[in-house]
Formats: sequence, C-alpha cells, structure tokens
Amino acid sequence: MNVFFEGALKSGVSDSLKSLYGMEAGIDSIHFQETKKEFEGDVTLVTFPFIKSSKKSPEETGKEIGKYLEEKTNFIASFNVVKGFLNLVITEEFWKNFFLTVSADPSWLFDPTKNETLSRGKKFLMVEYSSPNTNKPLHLGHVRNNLLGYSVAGILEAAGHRVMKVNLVNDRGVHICKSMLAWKKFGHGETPESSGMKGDHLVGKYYVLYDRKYKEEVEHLVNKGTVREEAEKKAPLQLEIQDMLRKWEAGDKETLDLWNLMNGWVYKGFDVTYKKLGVGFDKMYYESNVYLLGKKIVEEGEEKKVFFRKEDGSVWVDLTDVGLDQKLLLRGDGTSVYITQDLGTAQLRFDEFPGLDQLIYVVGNEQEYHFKVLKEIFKKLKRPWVDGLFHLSYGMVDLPSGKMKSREGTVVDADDLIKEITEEAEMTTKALGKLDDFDSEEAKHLYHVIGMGALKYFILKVDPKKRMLFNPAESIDFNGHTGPFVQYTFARIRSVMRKGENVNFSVSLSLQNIRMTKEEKHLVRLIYNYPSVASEAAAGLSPALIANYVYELAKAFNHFYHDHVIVDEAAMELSVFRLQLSALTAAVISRSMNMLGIEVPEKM
RNA sequence: GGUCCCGUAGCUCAGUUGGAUAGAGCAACUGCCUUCUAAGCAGUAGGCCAUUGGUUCGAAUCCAAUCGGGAUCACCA
Repeated sequence: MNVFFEGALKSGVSDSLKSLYGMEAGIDSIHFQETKKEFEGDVTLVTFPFIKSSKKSPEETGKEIGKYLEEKTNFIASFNVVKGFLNLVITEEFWKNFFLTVSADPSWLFDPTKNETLSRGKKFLMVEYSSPNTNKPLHLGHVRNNLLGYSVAGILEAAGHRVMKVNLVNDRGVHICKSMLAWKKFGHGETPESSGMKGDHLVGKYYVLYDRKYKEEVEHLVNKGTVREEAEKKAPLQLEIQDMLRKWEAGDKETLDLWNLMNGWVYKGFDVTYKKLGVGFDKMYYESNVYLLGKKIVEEGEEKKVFFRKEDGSVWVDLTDVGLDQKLLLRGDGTSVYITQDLGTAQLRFDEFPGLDQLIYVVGNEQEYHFKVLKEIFKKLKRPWVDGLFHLSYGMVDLPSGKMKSREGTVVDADDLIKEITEEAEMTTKALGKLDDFDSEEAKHLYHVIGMGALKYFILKVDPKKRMLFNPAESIDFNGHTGPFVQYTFARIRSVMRKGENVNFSVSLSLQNIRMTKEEKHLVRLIYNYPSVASEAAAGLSPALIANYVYELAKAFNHFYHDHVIVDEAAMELSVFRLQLSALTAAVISRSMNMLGIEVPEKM
C-alpha cells in the first residue's frame, strides 16, 4: 500500500476512534491489509483491537468506523463488515485520478525524488559482493552471490540511495600458490592461448592437479609408515607451498611475476563470466593491497587495552562477554589472519568514503560467525559507524546429490551453466518459431536474455537465507512462475502497443465515460502498489519481494489481456485507456525486472 | 556439546511486524489458438503449515520443548 491514501485513511481511522470511543490510537498503530479476493473491498481494517474501547461487538464497531470514514473522507465509496473485518471500497474516482496522474508522468511511480513512498531517507551504501578466490573458476554458489549482490544494489538504487558496488578479490594466499606451483612443475608453459582454455579454468585445472599430486604424496608417505597427520605436513609439495608463500610475502620477483601472470589469466576469465552474468562493480579491492591494513587497528586495540597479547606475541580479543570466544587477530610472528584484513578494509572504506552509512557484505552463511566477531570488535573500538556493518547472509545452493564439492567434481561451473541454459532457451524459442524476422545476432542475444532471465529469476525469487536446491536436469523452466513468463508478458504488451501505434486514435486519454472492469482495477491497484513494494524490498534487501510482485503483475496482465480487447478502432476512448494501462504495466515490469538484473525483450 | 538458520501440496517455492476458507508454479488430468504473441488463459485434483505444549478474541506466523536438515565454534581463507 501507499501513502497516497493510506496516510489519510489512517488518520481517518484515528479520528473516528477518538470521536466515537474517545480512544487515542497513534497513526502507527493502525494497520490495513488488502481485502481478500472473496470479499468486496480494497482495504480491510481488523476491528478486534478496538472493541475494548468501543465496548461493542466487532460487527458494530466496524459499522461505526466504516460509516464515519464514508462520511468524513472522500475516497471511500462503501463498506461492509464481515465477522469483525471492515472492508472498505475505494472510490473509482480515486483509482482514476491515480491512473491519470501516473499516465501523464510515470516518473511519479519510479522517481524517488518525486515519490515519497519510494525513498524514505536517502543513504550512502556500499555493497560488497562476488569476492572470488583467484585459483578457480566461478561456480553456482558464486552465481547466487553475484546475482544477489547486483540485484540488492539495483533495488537500493531504485529506492533513491547512493550505492557503490565493490568487489574484494581474494588474490593472494595458499590457494593461488597451489595453482602456481602445480603449473610451474607440471604445466610445461601452458597458457590460455596455447590450450584454448579460459584463463580461470586453466588456473583451476592446476589447482585440482595440485590437490591430486599432493594426495599422492601423502598416500606414498603413509604407505611407507608415516602417520597421516605428519605426512600431510611433510609432503614435499606442502613444503614447497610454504616456501612459495614466504617468497611471495618477501616480494620475490620470480614468484610475483608468475603470480601476476596467472592472476591476469583469471581476471580475463572472470571478466567474461561477469559480463555474461550482467554484473559489474564500481570499485575493485585486491586482498594483496589491503591484507596488511588491519595491523594498525590491532595496535590501536592493544593501546586501548581492548585486545591483549599472549606470551608468544600473538594478539587476541576476548569476546566471551558477548557470548563469543577469544579470537586471534595477529599471529605470534606478526603476520595477519583473515579477520585482520577485514578489520583493515572496513576501516579503509569508511575513511575513504566519508558519509558512508552502511557497508553490506553479501557473503554466504558459513561466515556468520566471522561477521559477528568483526562487528563486536568494532563495537569495542567504539566506531561510530559500527551499526552500518551488515552481513547479508545467504544459504548454500545444493544439488540433488547433496553439497557441491570441487574436489569430487560435483560443482556446477558458472560458464557451463550459462551455456546450457542459453542453449535451452534457443531450443525452446526455435520450437515455438516466432522469430522469422530476427537476424542471427539478434536471435543470439535473445537466447541469452531469456536463458539468463530464467536463471536469475529462479535464483532470486527465493528468500536468500534459505538454502536452495538446484537440479541441473530440471530446475530451469520457461513456463509458469519463471523469468521467461514475465519477459513474455512484457514482449506481449510491446506487441500490442506496436499494433496500437499503427492505429490512429483521434482522442486523448479520458476516463469520464469509462467504467473500469475488475481486471483493469486489479492492474491499476498492482501498479499503485509498486512504490511501496520497491521501498519494502530496499528496506529488507529482498529481491524475492520484487520477483514475486512482478510475477503477480504479469499474471494480472495476462488475465486482463485474455478477457479484453485492447486495440479496437470502434472504441477509441477505451482503446486509449487500455493501451495506456498496458504501457504502464510494461514500464513497471521492465523496472522491476531491471532491479533483478533481468532484461526484457521487445519480442520473443 | 554451545550458538545461529531452515522444516508449508509428490517436487520447487510464496505467505512469518499474529487476522477471514493457507497461495503459486512444476508434475498429473480437462477444456480454450480463422480475432492484439498459447513461453498464455480457464478448470480438476493434491495440506495434521515437522511434533507437542503454551500465550489470546484469533497462531503457519509469537514463546518453550522435542524431532529432522544445514551452518559455525581454526595461529584456513
């Protein structure tokens, strides 16, 4: 619902309670809900909370409030009371006025500077997402992360916030060293060019190879009588990795050159995948640049006696007072751990961007503990921006066979997935055979748009915090509650509008002689709801809300389309109204899908 | 074991600031294309909202316990 009339309605109810029963009810304590389909009305007020004051039956109370509203406000046409539920019918005049307003200027719906429902307090937000390791290509789990992050940023922007999308690339550490070492020993100088492999896949291949060779070494040692734990530490490859890490930290040229070379391959590969996913970033951070930053904060904490040092020189924070554990912040040898760098980067960002209100981390739920710790530490350090730290946690993507495991080869690779889904879109589209006038470039683009629409919608429509099941064989559908369904509805509207453009209607939009049908009113209502849905989605960082809303809207349009003739030369005024209604629906669909990062096609 | 998240139709999911008879889609079965795109529309069937107890005018929604599933509690990142 929308402040457009909700505010007035609430104060109407508040007034009525006061004058009828002498009850002081704050505007915020009054809640409406949409009237259920089975009953007549647009909004419903539950009267039970008021019967204590009214000392009358729910029915009676409802009737009195309804009567009051009908008389004292100008947009209640009628009302009825069923079992204590006061159903209010909004006047057709109201919907017509709304429709005329947004038809004349659709920006009223979309522009946060014009629509106060849409923007409730402009903020400056940073969304960190993606944050890949550079030792292997992206998989399905990353896909969920990227789509979520990009979409959340889009939703926040649509609500009028200033948003920065950032990516913290995990470009250093043992994982990349493993790929480097395996490539150096077994790669024979193989490159993306020589192998024809995408760079990230090539590097990933050596990561897997390292793991295999390392296991062989461990088994070999175990067979010769070494205890497994011991063998894992003493395998030659493991020792070489340690050596390589040290060299990297010491700035050894040969190591850094190799590191740069292989990371370069990976970035090229990532760029291709990001582009296909349609995601992007305003700023890239690299762990190799920031991993030392946290040390200053550790020093500060020590001075402030918030942290403490153990005999071996390691620095810790004690969080047992807030139900967490003691946490290591700096190793005895002075090197940093994972959280050290996150301390540093968080500080860096608030320093770098004055006025930053919120830092949203889109990271899997396996790191909930980590972010809790991070926040508690900054709380102890009394950072004024600590409440702006937010971990947008999401669940794993599981396969029917269970968890994805890279070592067991059960990961769903992002590039493969995109390829398959695009091919599927192509097959389906061709089978329907509606694209005779498309050239091959256009067609290719369309397959991609539809395929990605299906994938993105599939992932974004579910609540982020739930783990979701992905069945590669049957998960992605193009019918029903899917992205392509919504895309199709948009294309259908555009098709009708093209027909409308070819007809010369010599009247302008006027609703004087029009009685809206049930379906038309339903559509107008849904369009009316857009700003509050958008604003709710922004407040809750929830793409799923948008996805479900736009589905409902598309369904409502298809229903309307089925029962009504839109372009009819014999009924000019009506046609102009219906075309306008269709156009507005299309605009809202397009906007909503955009927030999900999904394109809508003119034809499909 | 402690902490956190999840459990709704055969399957995938909505609905969770307490409100009326719990909603979609897929799969199954029926209809609807000489008229604006049938990737559509209409219909049938499918439910002990994990279980038990509590809170109250009212509970899928809040509280407690139990049972299932997952995550986490590293001098890994």
